[in-house]
Amino acid sequence: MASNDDYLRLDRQICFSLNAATRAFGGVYRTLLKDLGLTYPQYLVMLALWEAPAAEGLPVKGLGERLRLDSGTLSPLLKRLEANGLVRRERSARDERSVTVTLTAAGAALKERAVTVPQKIAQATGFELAEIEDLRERLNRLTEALDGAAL
Amino acid sequence: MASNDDYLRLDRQICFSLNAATRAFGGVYRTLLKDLGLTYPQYLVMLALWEAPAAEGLPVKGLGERLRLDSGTLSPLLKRLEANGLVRRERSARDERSVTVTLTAAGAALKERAVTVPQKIAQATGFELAEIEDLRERLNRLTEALDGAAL
DNA sequence: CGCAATTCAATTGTGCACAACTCAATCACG
DNA sequence: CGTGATTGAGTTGTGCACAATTGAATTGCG
Repeated sequence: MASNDDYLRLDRQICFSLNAATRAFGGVYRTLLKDLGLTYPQYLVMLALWEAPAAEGLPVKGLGERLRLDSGTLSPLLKRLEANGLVRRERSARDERSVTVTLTAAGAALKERAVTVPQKIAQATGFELAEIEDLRERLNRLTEALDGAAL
Repeated sequence: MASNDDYLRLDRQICFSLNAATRAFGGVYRTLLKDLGLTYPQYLVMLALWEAPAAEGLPVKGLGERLRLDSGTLSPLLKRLEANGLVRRERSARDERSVTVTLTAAGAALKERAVTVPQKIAQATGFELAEIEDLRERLNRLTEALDGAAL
């Protein structure tokens, strides 16, 4: 039977494995995205914008919900993207509290150079697509459980 | 058949799910560890020290290898732990380049209050132990593949 | 032995995560 | 309509991740 000490053992910590995998991914993304001049969180923002109906853009709040990022992370990140000429930030006319983020031509064009990234990532994992899907499903379920956990 | 656009779709990104799960875990750990006055990376360091042969301590390098953390992360983290009275840092007599990290009495005592953390975490996931083990194995395999990926 | 290469910890600088807070715009309710 | 609550973005401060560099100690090789 497992003792308390066993539970504390480093190599049993699921979160440690999760962190390690996240950081390993980080390294691969860093390499792949260096050419595009993006960090991984910046890439996520670009993904969301590339998916959005062109020319309409997304409010900062919408980006935050989609990417699970708050304004403390997004505000400076978006400023850097703007400084690099990939997005524009404008106060919404309808609601002056809201800021709409829109792709510039350069930002939209970058998509062409990004389309190969996911395949390269999938390849680097050494996993079959179905296995990746399965893992993704488990992780999403895990996240949901953790978010809803009563502590 | 999946198109390039499909591959780019946010909800298909395994890494996004991984990040989300990592951050969800972070929130749960933050809550659980607040009482102990530890952050999650600090908790990992303490786990490693609690596991080590008592009174001997571990070199910074050993901690880094075990936890996948480099000196840029560990040095300030260990200073904070030392400032909080949980560890001591001493230059090794045998090799003056090396710094040995040892638990203080307070650091060793903290283990008693930490033993319940892993069970609470396991409970918060809503997963069976076997399922956690399975996920951990997959993640470790993933990390290994990513670390070894030729880009 | 003597010196170049390596090792180890620390530091610097950039970017992200998150909590706590500010401030203005908007909303809701009496 | 007015006022108190809420919302949205931004800022500040702390801590972590990582790249690049420094400097001292050690190792290895001729």
